[in-house]
Amino acid sequence: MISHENERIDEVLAQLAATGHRITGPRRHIVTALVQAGGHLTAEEVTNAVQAQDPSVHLATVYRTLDTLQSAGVIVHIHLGHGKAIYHLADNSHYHLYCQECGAVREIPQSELDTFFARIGETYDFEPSLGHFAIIGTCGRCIERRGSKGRSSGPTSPASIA
Amino acid sequence: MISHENERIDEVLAQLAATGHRITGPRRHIVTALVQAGGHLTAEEVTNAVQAQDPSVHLATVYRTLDTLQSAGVIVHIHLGHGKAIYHLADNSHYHLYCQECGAVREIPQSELDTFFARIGETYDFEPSLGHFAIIGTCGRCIERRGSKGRSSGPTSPASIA
DNA sequence: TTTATTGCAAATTATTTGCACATCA
DNA sequence: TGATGTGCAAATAATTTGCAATAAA
Repeated sequence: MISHENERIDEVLAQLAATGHRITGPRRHIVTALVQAGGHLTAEEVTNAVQAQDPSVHLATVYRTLDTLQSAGVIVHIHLGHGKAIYHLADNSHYHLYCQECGAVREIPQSELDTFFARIGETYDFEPSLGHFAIIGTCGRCIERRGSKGRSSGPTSPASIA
Repeated sequence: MISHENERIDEVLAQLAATGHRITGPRRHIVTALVQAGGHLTAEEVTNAVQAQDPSVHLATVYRTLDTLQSAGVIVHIHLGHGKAIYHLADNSHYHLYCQECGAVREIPQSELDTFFARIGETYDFEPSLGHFAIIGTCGRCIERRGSKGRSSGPTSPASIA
């Protein structure tokens, strides 16, 4: 456990309290898991991390807390393809490139897309919030692999995430 | 039933046959529904249209046929937000703007995004296929409405789709 | 005829909910 | 203490699958 992580955990819990919610054991563990992961976790992954500390915490509680943390504005969730959602802290805003073949997730800075979205917004009178959904596609590694061998179907084991 | 629709239906069925699949009653109805809709349908909407002609066709058959049509390359499905997927013919390629407040779906031409995606591809060695997912956001109408009244939560009845 | 396709029911996956009990402010 | 939060089991929602019966080629 690194000291600035502790600070971050306390900050998040403080924000929770500030929005009128209670600080409970399960919530403390969930926030800790999120901060320590320093990245994306599915609800199930959060639950696994939390249950390593306290096995009695239920998946349903994790979903409810994740929801609460979202309304408090401290976390955000995004969708990778057809499957599960992933959650991360709301700071460090970025978009996601999701490879549907190997499951790798790569972050790209918002600035990369902002000009583009601004244009969509003007042209179509629409305010995109793509941050909420990953950009689906195929990563370079898989395009190469596809070139040599046959086409694969679903995402296999995520190639070490770039 | 318009004559060029019949042609299109036959074309699609021919493509199905060409890819080694059988032409069956349910498949004929499903393709007809897709062509006549001339746009996006959920699996459930397809089923409703089909069952108006033949009530014995099962939702599971619709899903399976939709799958088959996809591997034959004649249709495509995309995801609007958290919920159901929608299906449309593979010609007429376009992206989708989905308003998460009112549920409206608007199409935008691929060209609008292609330069942008090309850049992502170069910069990150990634081949996006965003066509497969809608761009989520809020349409102008809902932004306005939000300005006056309070914020709404989920999509209500889709405002007449532009 | 014989393999692909269908209908139906039951299974899955990710997530949500009702409810009685526990717990934080 | 009294509202908020939790565990558990059961409910949803969208989609998929096993299997025996049917129907295309």
